Amino acid sequence: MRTKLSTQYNPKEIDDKWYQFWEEKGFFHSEPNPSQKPYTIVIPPPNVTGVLHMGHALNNIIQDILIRWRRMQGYNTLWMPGTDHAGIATQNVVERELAAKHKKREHLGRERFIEEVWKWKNQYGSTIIKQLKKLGSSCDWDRERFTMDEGLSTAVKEAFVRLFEKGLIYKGKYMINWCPRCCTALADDEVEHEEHEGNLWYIKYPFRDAPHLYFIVATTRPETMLGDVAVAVNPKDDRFKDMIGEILTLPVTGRELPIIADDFVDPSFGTGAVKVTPAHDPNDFEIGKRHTLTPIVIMHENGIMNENAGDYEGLDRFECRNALVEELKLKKYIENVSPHKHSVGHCYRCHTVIEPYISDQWFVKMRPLADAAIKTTQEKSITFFPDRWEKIYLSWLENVRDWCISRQIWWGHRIPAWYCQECRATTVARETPMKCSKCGSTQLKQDEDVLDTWFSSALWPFSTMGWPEETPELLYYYPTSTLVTDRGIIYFWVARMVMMGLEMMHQVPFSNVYIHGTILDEQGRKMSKSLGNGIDPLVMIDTYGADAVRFSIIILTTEGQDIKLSESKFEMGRNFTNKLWNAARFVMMNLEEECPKEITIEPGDYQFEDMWILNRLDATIEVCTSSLDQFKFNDATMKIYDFMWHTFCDWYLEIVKARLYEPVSPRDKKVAQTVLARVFNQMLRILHPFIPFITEELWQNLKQTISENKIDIGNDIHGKTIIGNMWPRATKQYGDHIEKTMVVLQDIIRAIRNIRSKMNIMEKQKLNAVVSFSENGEFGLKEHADILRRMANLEHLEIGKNLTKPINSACEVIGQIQAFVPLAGIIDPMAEKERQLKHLKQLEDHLLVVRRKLENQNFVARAPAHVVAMEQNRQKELLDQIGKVKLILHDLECRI
RNA sequence: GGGCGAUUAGCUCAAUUGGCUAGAGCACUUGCCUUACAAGCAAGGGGUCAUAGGUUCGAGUCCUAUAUCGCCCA
Repeated sequence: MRTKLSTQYNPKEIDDKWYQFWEEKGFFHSEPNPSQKPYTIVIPPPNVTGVLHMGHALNNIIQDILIRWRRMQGYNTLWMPGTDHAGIATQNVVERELAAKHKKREHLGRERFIEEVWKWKNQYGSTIIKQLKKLGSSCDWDRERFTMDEGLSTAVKEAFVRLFEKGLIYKGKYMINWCPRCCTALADDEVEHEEHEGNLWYIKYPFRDAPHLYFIVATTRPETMLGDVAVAVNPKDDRFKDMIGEILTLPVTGRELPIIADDFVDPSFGTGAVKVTPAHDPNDFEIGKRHTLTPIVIMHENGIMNENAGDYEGLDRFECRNALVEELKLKKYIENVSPHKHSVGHCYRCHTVIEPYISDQWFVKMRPLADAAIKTTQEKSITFFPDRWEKIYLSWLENVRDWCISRQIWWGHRIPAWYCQECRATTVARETPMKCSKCGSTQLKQDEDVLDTWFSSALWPFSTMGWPEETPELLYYYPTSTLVTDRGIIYFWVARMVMMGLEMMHQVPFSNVYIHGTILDEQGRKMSKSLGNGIDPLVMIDTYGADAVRFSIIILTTEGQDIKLSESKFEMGRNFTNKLWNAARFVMMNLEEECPKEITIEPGDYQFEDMWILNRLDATIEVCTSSLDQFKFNDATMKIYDFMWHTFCDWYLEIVKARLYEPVSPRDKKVAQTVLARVFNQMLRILHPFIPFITEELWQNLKQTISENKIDIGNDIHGKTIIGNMWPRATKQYGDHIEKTMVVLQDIIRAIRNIRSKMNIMEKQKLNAVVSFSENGEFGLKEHADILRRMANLEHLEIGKNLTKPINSACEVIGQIQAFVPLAGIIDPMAEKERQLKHLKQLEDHLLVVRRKLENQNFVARAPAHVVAMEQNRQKELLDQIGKVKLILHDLECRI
């Protein structure tokens, strides 16, 4: 025996070799081809500063499975890769580097700073791309894009101008979410809310004209009182009706505040009276507008109190809170302090507490865009898997507010708007304008701000295909097929792609959205840097191999459920790939074994077990295909796992060894070899999307081995790579009776093995057995005596109808069949009695269940006829078996 | 406060849409280094399907409450 496969499976030796081969040969590359159906996925572009984490791994394994599978099904598949420029995150990274050199971006100036960011991007920006390759991702790398590259920047400008011209983009002063650390505006969904244990301060506001009397207002943010311009009560609140219009004095600063009435005020919160700070609270901003109050801004953009804060000028907002509360306490303005839980917004990039802030920003008018997205979803142009996410996505679209798209940072797409220094008019244009669109002045200054990164991500499904040019790619690949992502960015990204796709392309960007679960640690917590509970996929790949990582992750992926992951889970994948490797070694060794090369096999040469394994293979292909169709990844993997391990290895390989080692004829051996090759080949193919590296390695070996040994499996294996071989089709050509017979044989074998185990008989020791069947239990057993003999390790085997039990034999009742194992001198009567009693108990318990059903008149009358018949039949069988077991027990009693 | 999800073997999860005695993997017990594989082979043990009601001939599955945990939104 010789084989090229090493005795140990060593992924390190094979993974990189094959990835390089695939890339060099261009197997991942796709070109538009109208005669072929496309299947397209655009990658959720990872952040260019990112390093691969388990979430990326899961996300990309799923995409790769879909792409490889569809490619094998004959689709022209394109997996469009790339990264996004992650404005705030990348700028933060580069600023940190500058800070280490005691420099600030302001020292460099905008242009020099942007150059630094590009330098950083060119040096480190491909980290995650390299890592995706380690995972096996079959992206079309020739088409890799970056949201800041030239084409995508053109697309961003085009989209901005079109929306502006349609009146869907406007600029204005509104209350937005402001990050005082990043010094930029954020969109609503870029704010993360967290429950904080804060306080509710009850503060006395004296009446101007009767300072000994006061009003009490409750607030969670006392420092904002410095910007108070009124106190509001609910007009229907009888307690305060008469006081509306009175004037209060603001403690500390002495500003005069009118008491106003507004429906927004909740009479049950605090004292029923609220301070109104239009410049620092979104609700107060609205109240202020309704009552034409002038907002007073009390802090700078960086969260430091400004001149309107009086003595507190120069303090940080939280220092100011503490100091102000101290002063209020001292001057007895605090009536009460109670602990209060409330949710506080944080910047999703740096976790700084968000400040509601009035600011001049650019917005996208969302209502018309969102309505179009809602309509198309309701018309089923987009399907979510699992479908519950559709409701969540729809309700966001229904309630969405206008989208603040300008960011006060430097790294990003600069807003294509120019302000005339003379007439103040705004010119929005695709190309840098030479003169003002209104007065013709050449004194133009471009807006300093850049666009939200998600604005460019929203265009990703078509900007990557060359839009706004009508490229062949755009015409062929758009709309794409499936989007695979995490629930965390349904709003950020999925919804916005749909809106932009409809607006710019008049077609949805994808027809299916698969939302997978989130990877959690063993205790069910999110993996995070700060907790240090992450598992590094690259370390896992290094330890177990990429295929083992892929297989382990995907077998845990059930319909959008979260995945609790620990390192030990990867052993499952490692064991599986190792088992497959060893099965392959066995197959290759035996295909290389001497056999006349000129024998050609006819379908009629197939033996019982050959037809059985081919049937099982077909059933596996069928389930696997339909599971993938429904995105049921764990179903698909479990079925193949079971087939490879517990059907092919445990049974077929063991049975077929007889024909390989001691064939009755050269032809018979050749048949076995051919079937082995056929089944193994197809099994590798259905495994390939899940574990691409090892299947390619084994497939290449198989291909070479069968050609050298003239084993003919027709056109079922061809070409340079497994990637280009078709996904198998199930034909299930052999009848059910084969499978039924095999089940009976397996039961008999297991029964005899059980006797062996319970009687402490070594596996090596051959036994004799008598297998007796009654009326309907024949199953052609005699034809399969060889299988029984081999698999149960029997010397003599007698098979016949109603044979008598040999004396001193252990016995098993298997339906209509009894298996006797004569054990004169070995049998332990007590152990045998115990075995039989246990079996009897099982049978009687089952009979009880069946009887209970059949004695129920309603069941017999109302259940479908076939269900009733099934139970009746079962009752008969059980009674029969119980009778036989009792007889055996009686026999034993006589002897003991 | 509203919405969604989860609760099944010691652990992590399934269960083909209401129909055979609820299945895997890991862990556990017993015996095996059997010439593909000890990362393995063979044989086992282990479940009041969170709780309480209801619908049904029949419920892990459908309905209504409750509890606990998690996520999202306000």
